[in-house]
Amino acid sequence: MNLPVALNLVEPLDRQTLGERAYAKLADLLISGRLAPGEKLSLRAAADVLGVSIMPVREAVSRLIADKALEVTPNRAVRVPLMSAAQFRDLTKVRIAIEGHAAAQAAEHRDKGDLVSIVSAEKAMRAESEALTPDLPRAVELNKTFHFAVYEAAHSPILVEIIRALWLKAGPVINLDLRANPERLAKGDAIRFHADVRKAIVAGNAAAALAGIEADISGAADFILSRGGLARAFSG
Amino acid sequence: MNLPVALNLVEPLDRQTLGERAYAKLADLLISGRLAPGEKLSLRAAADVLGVSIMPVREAVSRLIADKALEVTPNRAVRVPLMSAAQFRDLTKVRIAIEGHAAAQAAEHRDKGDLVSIVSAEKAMRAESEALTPDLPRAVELNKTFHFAVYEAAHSPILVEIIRALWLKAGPVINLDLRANPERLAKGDAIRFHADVRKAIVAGNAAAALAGIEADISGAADFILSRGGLARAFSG
DNA sequence: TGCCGTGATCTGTGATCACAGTTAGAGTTG
DNA sequence: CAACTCTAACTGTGATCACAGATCACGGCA
Repeated sequence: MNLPVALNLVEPLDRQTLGERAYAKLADLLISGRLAPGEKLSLRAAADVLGVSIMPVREAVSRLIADKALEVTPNRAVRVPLMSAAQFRDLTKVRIAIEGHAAAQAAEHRDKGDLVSIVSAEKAMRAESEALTPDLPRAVELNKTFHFAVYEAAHSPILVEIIRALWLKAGPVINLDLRANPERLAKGDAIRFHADVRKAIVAGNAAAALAGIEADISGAADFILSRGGLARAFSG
Repeated sequence: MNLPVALNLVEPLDRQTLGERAYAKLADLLISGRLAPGEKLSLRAAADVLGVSIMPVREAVSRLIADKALEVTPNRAVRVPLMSAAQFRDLTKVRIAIEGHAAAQAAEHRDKGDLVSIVSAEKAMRAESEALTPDLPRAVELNKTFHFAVYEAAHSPILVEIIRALWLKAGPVINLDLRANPERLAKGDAIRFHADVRKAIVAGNAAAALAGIEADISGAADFILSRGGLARAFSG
């Protein structure tokens, strides 16, 4: 191996397959709630929009189906799963258990870099949601950024991956609702809980971090359930 | 809808796609440790063995890659991921947190049917591992049956699905090792912890159930780590 | 007017082909 | 005899074609 030293600097360019890019695109649509529960998704139509053949879309969709972020109906149609209130409650319970655990771990294992990204993410989201005319899609994105800044601080790649899969399921329900009803954002519950979580993690208080995440998740879930938006899930 | 009553008895025949069957087959190979870490897997070869074209295999493999139960190397080869000791420790910690939580939930929410399947699964595994010449593949299968009988008793489909994904990652490491070193099975640690878990769940004691699962998982993990079988993971 | 067959058009699934990149081994050269 | 080169056989990825089944609207029968 006799190479010019300059070549040691080049990093292998990331050859992302089209399938991966299609997956990232669709996953983003789901997590941010731009694909509503019950909405159908045609492979060929999606391939058309993305400007590729249906092969990469097939791979992406089959992965999302494996994650249960999409489902194929008995009639061979791919759609965003409809969620009953019971299923949503189960999902919420699991999210509280796992994301709460991750927040507690974060409080114990965070390093200086974690604190920087958590603090700045919390500040960015508060600024956006207290603005006169909040940009909802941006607020949704910043909410995600804050939460994952926390979870990353647990330093457990496997845990983060599991939570990402949970958000894939919860995103269509929660963020679609947030888009339709921005009043909860204005009410500022989430902002308050986020501040609690930030303080707890800075202080290294695992129990408080867990409690803050639990309050944030169950607050949003109660809001959704109280609106009864899931009832119509049965009709489809 | 005026149908002959006899037609009310027919249940919709389950049209499993070839891709699903291929996935189930490969997942079973992984979970039972018959595919060793580092082992390569050719799409065409697998398709040949399964007697189908590569398309169903592609779908199955892409799902397993999404689960991180398989990985594709930079050189475009699919293989069972090698796991460093640090990764294995992370996986073990997450398994203890989540499977322990599931066991605690099981102790609180189990119904009569759950108790029946848990007790019989525990009995079956004890019988097999105390036999004069234990059938290792069968013991591995019975171990899985017992654990999932417990987790199912939590009545949380989402939780069970997450644990299944964790087993997909842990299977190749743990069960491959068990096949190579049956002495741990003979030692009877697992059997003892299983009995603890069974008693705790029957008694509705969540804390004890959690402790039993934790002991079972960390016992097996310590055994693997002590053997240093993961060190060579770096060489590949 | 109400119902049922029917065909065009959509769906996902599977097979096959094409391609670029990698690997391994045979053959050659020093 | 060792090392290098080149080729042939592989790898996964993507596109295209073929097909069975589902949907829906149109038209004819009762």
